Amino acid sequence: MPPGASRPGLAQHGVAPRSGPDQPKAGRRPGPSTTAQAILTHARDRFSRHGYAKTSLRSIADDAGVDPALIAHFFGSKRGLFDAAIQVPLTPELPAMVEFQTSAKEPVERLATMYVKLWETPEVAQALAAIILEAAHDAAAARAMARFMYTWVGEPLVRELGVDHPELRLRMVVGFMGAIALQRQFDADCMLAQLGPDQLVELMVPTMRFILTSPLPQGVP
Amino acid sequence: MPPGASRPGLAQHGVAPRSGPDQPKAGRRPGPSTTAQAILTHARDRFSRHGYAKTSLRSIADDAGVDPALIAHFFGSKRGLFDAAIQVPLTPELPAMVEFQTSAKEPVERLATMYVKLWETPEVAQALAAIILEAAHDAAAARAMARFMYTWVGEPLVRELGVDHPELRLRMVVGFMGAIALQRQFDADCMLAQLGPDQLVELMVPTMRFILTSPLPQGVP
DNA sequence: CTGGTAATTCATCGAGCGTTGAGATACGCT
DNA sequence: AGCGTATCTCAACGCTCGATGAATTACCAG
Repeated sequence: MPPGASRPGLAQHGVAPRSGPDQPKAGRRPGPSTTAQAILTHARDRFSRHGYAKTSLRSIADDAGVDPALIAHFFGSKRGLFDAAIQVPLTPELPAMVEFQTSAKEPVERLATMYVKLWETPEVAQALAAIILEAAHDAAAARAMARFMYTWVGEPLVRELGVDHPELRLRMVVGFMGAIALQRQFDADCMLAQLGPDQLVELMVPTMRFILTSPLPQGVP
Repeated sequence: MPPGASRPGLAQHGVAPRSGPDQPKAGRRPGPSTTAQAILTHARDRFSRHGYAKTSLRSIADDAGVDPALIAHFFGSKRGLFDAAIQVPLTPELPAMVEFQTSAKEPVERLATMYVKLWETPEVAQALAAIILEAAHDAAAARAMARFMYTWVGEPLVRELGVDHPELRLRMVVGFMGAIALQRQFDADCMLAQLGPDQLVELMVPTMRFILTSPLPQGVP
């Protein structure tokens, strides 16, 4: 990207006009510092679109309009920045979790609603996408994510539904949900991405219910 | 992985004992050369497990027991090697495609059988995994893969089934199938991976049929 | 036997990476 | 006003990567 050109569709965090004839000087900038937040925002954007390995700290720093050394100063290392960038979901996750526990809806619809709502928040969606992208080529991360899904989502749901073959059903339904979310995230032009949240829930619930409750063939152990 | 342990399921291509006290000399080795094949094999392994960016040509060359410069000599560049490594599927794909066209089975079961059979061949599975991994962070590749799926798999199937909302249904069913295959590929210990091909087909078919044929909610356009 | 071609290693280049330390500037407390 | 601290730029290090070109050895057709 040519210097000075601004990539479209991205928050203008911290890339303050830097106007006037004065070229960038060293030292602290005037006014309150939003730099750490700006770095986090652009890091999430890069990590979620290109993955960890293909994203350079220099590109993030360029996006945020700061020096690469600031990343080390705020987050210690590239890994530290990644960890901070994907730590976001846990905060907005809580309201959805609360609703998941207290809502009066039928269990499967509750799960679908919570899930779609999670992906509705852009930062959370980017963080989840980055996590999945990384889990895709790191076996340990993948196993950890699977265990998380099983413990936090599957265990209560399956227990409430009381079905057989919980792990098999859970892996199928989680795969189905993840595939839909990823297609919406990475192919914004596809038909799935043009559905609203409510339509999406309506579309997903029947299949999820089928996967979770329909009788399995005899062959499976 | 502990050193000295041999990773399972990998051909011992080209990493010939290189026995004797003679250290590696320059110049052509005696006997017929299997080096290009060895490089391809180990490239598929690395690319499918760690993705394109995280895989270095030096690591592939080490696995194959050759000098990194040989990769440039045989395949031109890293991209050339990747392209060659994922070009494999098209050859073994043909028998499955033929069976797909001529088998007397019901359409959905035919699709599932063909798909599972594709992933049964290790090289094809690695190539497909590498493609999907790369498509995950390259929007152009993802779009191309989606179009491929739609043209080669979805179009005939949907036409034969004659259902409404073909793109929506196709994206859901392809996502479902992909999610199952990827979980089998990347988490060999999970329950899905311990199912045999026939059991897997039996498990997948009902959900696939449900996705492809069950009536959709009114809301969707 | 001989000459050309293919296969292989080696040494090395330039670029980009993450990271570091030093110095400059602004902020906030007393 | 002044001092400590937080923020920020700059220059540069060491490393790894993909790629290149020359030198060396084996194969093969005549």
